[in-house]
Amino acid sequence: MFKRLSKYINILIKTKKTTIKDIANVLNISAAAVSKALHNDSRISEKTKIAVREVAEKLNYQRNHLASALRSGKSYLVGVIVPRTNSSFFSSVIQNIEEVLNKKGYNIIITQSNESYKKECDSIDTLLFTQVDGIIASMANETVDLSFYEKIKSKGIPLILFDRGENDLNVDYVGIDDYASSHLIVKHLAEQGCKRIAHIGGYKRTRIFNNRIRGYIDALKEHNLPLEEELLIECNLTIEDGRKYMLQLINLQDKPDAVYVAGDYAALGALQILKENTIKVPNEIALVGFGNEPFTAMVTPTISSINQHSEEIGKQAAERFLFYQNEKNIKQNLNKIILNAELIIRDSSKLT
Amino acid sequence: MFKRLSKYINILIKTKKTTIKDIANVLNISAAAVSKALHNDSRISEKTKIAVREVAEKLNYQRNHLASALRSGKSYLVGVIVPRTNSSFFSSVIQNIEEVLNKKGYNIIITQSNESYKKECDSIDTLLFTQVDGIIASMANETVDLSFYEKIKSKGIPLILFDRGENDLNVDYVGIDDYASSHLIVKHLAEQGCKRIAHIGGYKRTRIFNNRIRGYIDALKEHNLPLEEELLIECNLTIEDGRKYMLQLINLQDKPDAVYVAGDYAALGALQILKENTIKVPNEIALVGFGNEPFTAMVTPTISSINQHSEEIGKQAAERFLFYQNEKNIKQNLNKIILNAELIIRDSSKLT
DNA sequence: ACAAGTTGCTTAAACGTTTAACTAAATAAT
DNA sequence: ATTATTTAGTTAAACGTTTAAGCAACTTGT
Repeated sequence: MFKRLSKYINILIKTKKTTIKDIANVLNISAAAVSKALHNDSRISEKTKIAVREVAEKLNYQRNHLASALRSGKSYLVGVIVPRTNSSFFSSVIQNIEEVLNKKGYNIIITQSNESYKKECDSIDTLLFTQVDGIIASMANETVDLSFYEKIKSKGIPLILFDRGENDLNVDYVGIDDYASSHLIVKHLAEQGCKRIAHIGGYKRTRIFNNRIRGYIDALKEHNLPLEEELLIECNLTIEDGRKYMLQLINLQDKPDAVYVAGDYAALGALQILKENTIKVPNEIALVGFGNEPFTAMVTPTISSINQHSEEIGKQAAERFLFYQNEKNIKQNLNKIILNAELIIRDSSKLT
Repeated sequence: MFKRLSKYINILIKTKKTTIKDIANVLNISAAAVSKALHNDSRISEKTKIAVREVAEKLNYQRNHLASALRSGKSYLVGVIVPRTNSSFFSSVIQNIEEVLNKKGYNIIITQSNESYKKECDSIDTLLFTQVDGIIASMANETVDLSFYEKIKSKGIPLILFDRGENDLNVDYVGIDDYASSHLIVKHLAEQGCKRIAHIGGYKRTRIFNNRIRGYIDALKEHNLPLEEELLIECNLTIEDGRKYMLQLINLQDKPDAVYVAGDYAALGALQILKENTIKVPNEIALVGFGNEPFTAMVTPTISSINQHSEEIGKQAAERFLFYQNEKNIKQNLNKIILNAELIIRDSSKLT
């Protein structure tokens, strides 16, 4: 065996990669036996398994992922679609998905939709083309037509949604309790003595923003606070939107004494306007954001915000995917995993 | 042909995916002919090509990426390794790499090293295991041992480095002119009348930080400003480092009147300390960061910073990779593409 | 002692595509 | 008219792995 091995090591220097055939040749057994040995098949003796592993190690064998994926119909690749990666929330979700999946031998392919429906469709196409074993996605704001997502389902691979999901797709979803988060915020502001709480929110057509608005409305009622139409605004939650609508709010005859903004970027824009107009935060107007972006702790004053538990969302989404890998036929249903969110209270809402 | 086609469409409903064999059967030609037709081979008649394309469309054919990759030895996947994705610089570089490569039929697999050498090695292993056609990477701060990167080269696939590179690897590199950037900053500060310019930089062992330090030193000379040892600091450039070393600087007997910080996060920490100590920025101490992270335009005062041209870096890195795809044998040399950086002047260094 | 079961492999086909080598027919060149 | 060239394909092997089916050679049970 040693002669054979050293002979192969010499050949190896010239040739590119070691295959199971090379190992089989060294040990004078069949390639099939090697494959089984490496998969710890019960029909291979312990002695052979040890020998195979040893030679594989010596020859620096690496399984050809393409060949095994082709044969077994599994690529061990998972597609991840996010609106963008340069947000700490998505970046952290991705990192945790990767961590869980890598442990099980899966790799992830990340694509960014940039909040564009068209780019999202392209992403889905390329992921399907790459034969991913499943897709974990957070939908673009723009997306209303679900046909491309239906395409994923029709391919028979699992689809897991997180943060931005849609009930109509009837698949797994992982996210935080947006409705309860609004309650947390309103309760906190009410406890600080605020009476006129405004809400700069997202559009109702997006499920999560609808829930935040419902939560806001119901929580006002619970605390016996009036719901004023002029204090409830829907927008895209960009920095510019935050500026625009905060300006609108401070120009009201009857100003709010607190503003709950459904996104941190818009909250930042709102804060800029407040500072530019030398309105004291939080004493004149208190401010709360959503998402716990790192900059909320960096600006002056620091902005209170909701921590969305990105780590847990990433982990749970990955676990849901893995669940289906053990199932024979993938029959997905609407299955929501709702995590409790946490309100991080900072200077912008700590009344003195 | 129509009978054959409709028959196949019926079968399609039951079966999973269309293959070139299915197309071949419909048209009564060989699978090889179909393959060639789809690759626009000159030995196939125009008539056949059109027919093949038509049937492929009808049967909703999608090429099996695994099979073609296995056979042709190309996976059309490119690995991208970054220290992290939640920085606007890396996120934008990635987006531009993706844009260029998608157009040529490549997909990218993104992995994050989290600035950890160990995670970086794992990333390299999984990418090689996935049989990527090449790797585009920005090295972790920690990385000193280059053996894992040598492993990429030894596999015969191209390695392109950006931002954080190493001359010793003798591969392509795309980045900005760090040396000149320091000149831009020092010149700007000198023009504002600053006389004692400090530098909170990265560690000299990392090439880019070494260049920034060299640029700082040489630019001081050019403007006839003294180089004081106590004003030149090396660190990891985290927010905490920024705080720590700015505190050290303002406690000097002879305080600086300007601080050039080689990273935006550290610059932010530095700004926090200045504000906490009610030191007027920029009039008492002017501040310049590096990287043009979005928050530099969000904080008060806004922080001057260097725009690293992430779009261009991403595009050029992708182009370098594509260059090698047309070459027979990949023989890489040290080939640096150095882009001009741009100084964005904001409030933190605009003296009045 | 002999059927039945177990162990430890081997053989061969399959996954879907690409490609080198070949061929038959049509066309052009001498 | 004969040979050379071009055209438009075909055939078959290959990429590296997995896996169903098969088959000796043992071990058990009765």
